[in-house]
Amino acid sequence: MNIPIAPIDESLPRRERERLQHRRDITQAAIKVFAEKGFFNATLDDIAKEAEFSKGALYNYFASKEDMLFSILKEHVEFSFKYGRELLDENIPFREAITELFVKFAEFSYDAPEFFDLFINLHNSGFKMLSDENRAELNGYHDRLHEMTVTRIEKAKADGELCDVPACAVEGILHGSLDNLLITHWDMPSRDCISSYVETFMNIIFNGIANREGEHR
Amino acid sequence: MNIPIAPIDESLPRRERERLQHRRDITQAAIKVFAEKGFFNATLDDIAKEAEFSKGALYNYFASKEDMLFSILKEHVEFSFKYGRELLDENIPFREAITELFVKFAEFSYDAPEFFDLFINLHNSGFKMLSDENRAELNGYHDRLHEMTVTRIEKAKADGELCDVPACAVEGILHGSLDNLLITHWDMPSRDCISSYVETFMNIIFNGIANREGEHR
Amino acid sequence: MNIPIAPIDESLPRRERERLQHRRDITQAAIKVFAEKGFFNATLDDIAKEAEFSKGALYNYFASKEDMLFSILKEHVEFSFKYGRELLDENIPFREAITELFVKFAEFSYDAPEFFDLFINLHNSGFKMLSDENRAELNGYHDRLHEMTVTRIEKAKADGELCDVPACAVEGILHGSLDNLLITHWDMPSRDCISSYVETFMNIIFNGIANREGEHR
Amino acid sequence: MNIPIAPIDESLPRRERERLQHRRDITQAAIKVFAEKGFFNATLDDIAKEAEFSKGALYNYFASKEDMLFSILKEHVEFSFKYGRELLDENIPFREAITELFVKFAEFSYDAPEFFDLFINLHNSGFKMLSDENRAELNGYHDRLHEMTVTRIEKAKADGELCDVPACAVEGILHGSLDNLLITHWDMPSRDCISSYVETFMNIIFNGIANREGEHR
DNA sequence: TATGAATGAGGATTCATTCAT
DNA sequence: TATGAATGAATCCTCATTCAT
Repeated sequence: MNIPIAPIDESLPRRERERLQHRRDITQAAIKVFAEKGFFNATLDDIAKEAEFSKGALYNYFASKEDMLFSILKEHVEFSFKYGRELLDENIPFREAITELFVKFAEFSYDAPEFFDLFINLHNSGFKMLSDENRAELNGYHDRLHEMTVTRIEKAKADGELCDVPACAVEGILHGSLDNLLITHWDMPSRDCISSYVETFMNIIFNGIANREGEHR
Repeated sequence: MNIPIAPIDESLPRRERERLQHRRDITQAAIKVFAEKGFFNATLDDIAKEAEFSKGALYNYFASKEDMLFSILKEHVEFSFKYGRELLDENIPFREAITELFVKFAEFSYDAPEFFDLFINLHNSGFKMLSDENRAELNGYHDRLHEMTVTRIEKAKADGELCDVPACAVEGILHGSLDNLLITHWDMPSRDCISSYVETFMNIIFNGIANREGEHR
Repeated sequence: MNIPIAPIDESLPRRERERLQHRRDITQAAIKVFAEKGFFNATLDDIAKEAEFSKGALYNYFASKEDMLFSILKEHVEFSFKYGRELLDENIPFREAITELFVKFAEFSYDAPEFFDLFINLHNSGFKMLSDENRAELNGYHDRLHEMTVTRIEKAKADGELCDVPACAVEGILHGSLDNLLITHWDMPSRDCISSYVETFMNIIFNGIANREGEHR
Repeated sequence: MNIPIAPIDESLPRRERERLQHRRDITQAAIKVFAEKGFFNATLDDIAKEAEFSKGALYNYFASKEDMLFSILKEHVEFSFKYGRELLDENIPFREAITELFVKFAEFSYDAPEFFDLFINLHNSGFKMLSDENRAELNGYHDRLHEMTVTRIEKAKADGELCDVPACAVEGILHGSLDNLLITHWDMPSRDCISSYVETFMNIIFNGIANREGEHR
């Protein structure tokens, strides 16, 4: 799962708990199938098979194929947005904030690579399979996060933490690099490398990659 | 068009020339429709309408819907690959090479933003709509370019142009940032800004974004 | 309810009485929903909701959706048939008999307009949603009533009550007019008008609508 | 066909003529199947089979199953409305007008009994299978015809052609009887009887069915 | 008996592809 | 080669019915 899974509340009545569990099972299956085949190539038969439910049962949990995808995306986007906002709001240096953000998301994506492939791909494609309303909702979160990030970068410049660089370019580099990291994991040999790879990335971004010691031949 | 269009050879017989022109018209229409609606949402009816041909006529130029997309993608990929290889092979500093590459692609994408949206999206999604064979062919180009880039980075390190940074991380940053640039254009006010924005980017990457002058408060 | 409801026998054991009451509740809900949406558009979910039972519970009282409709129709048809036969058999003038019949059914339909809409519609459509067996049963009642009516008209002619008119045409006029009355209520302002409207109708049928007094200009 | 079929204009281009003919063929098939099975029980497979086209081909002529039915109904309603209005507007006695109307529609329905069964049934059922918009359109025609008829009856009363009877009751009797005639044909032995049956009907309506000669025993 | 989730057959609709003209 | 109608496989979705609890 993309997001750390909260255990199902044991105090709920059995029916309720089962229902939640089944919904999760279907969600898992849908993520897997969507990631493997893409939204359009994935059929409800595929998902039903993967989830080990009948096709009709899916409709007890989701209103439509689109709703299934939207529910998955929304849960992730909401979580990411909230997480991102909290990090950016905290009173810590910008570098620390984005370091933690990179590490955390890299870990998530390491654990659920299919999901992130799916998500970034869908995001790039402009969520063309969603209804106008649903698309707008997801894009709304994203746009706000973009703005918040740019604002935070400006603040870091004002604080003297960053030199005078265009905020939107910095945002683009960070955003693009993060997407790339989440998709490719930069050929990391193991999950344990995440911190050090992110640290390397931060060094590059903050110190540059030019060789300052000797002269370029 | 994404790629500078070669004029149609005037020395060809009329029939031949017309055929080529029609094929181009259809290609243009297909790019437009695919970009607007996405591959799966686009119908051949849409494309035929846009191209001002009948649906059946499309099959005189392309074997299938997939083939239409593949032709478009392949032309672009071949061009990009060749262009990228030549740049990387030239005996110029790494920074110069990728600067030119960024500028050139940024210009292309500025002129044909829909196409790049489409292309990057399809690439991220793993070309799931293509046949295994076609997908492999496109990915082959991409993989070779990736390798060549990593090799070039290693060379730049050996040359003393770059400090000791992991090549694949550098490649990821460059690749991710380029994708982001091609999609968002970093809110550039005009096409003329491309060079200066790319220069800014290079400064960041090569010198870092840390404020070295004063102290961070 | 379309038909005057017999109170549930209080001497039955509680279980039995409850069961009967539940069945009635469901019947009422089904009539309402079928009338509103039509048989095919009505879902068992709709009916269950209206009846405030679970969907599964309906199957403790009816074998199927069709059975639900059939039970409703049959009860009505049996009652109507019996009522009609008694009226026609009684040794009273034809006019009196059909006057009472019109009044009674007009009153029923005034009290349960939805039901009569439903019933007449289903009848016209030939009960296409019923099984062959069930359809035959309902149509059997109807056909017998038709025959009895024609026979009664012949008798009225023989008795000198009616002039020499084709019985089946008379039956058609009466039948068609009754259906129309039951559906439209002829824009009656209130239920109290039923008797006088029916009397008017009888005057028309028995005396014609031609102006005999003066001359038609 | 319900309505006298206009021959297809021979001066049209072949493609055009074929298209019109095919549309008619499909319409005929649809009427037949809808009449036999009812709208909901009829499947597009049935219609396609009856029309000897593939299922998909139907969609080249009609936007949906509903549209197919609506087109059929609308053509009929428009024709009937126009026809009815012209008759009612003509400066002829009321009796003559409705006599012709009864004869004409009886002839139509004799030639296309299935269609009239279907139509009257659907009308009674309130066109519940149509969209709100389509339903409103059809009901609009019907309501206007109703009003026009009532107005014409009032005029006939004012003219001294009719005695003082409530117009809406007269309308109800005529309407109901016509519906009944169109469905049952009053057991007529042959099409040739239509005129005389209708004449009988008019005698009944205009002169009543009471035996005025002798006394009722 | 009541519940409500699970089932799966059935049907409308879409659309890439074919084909007669 | 251009046209546009015909094809039919593919797929989403509905909903009556069943069933475990």
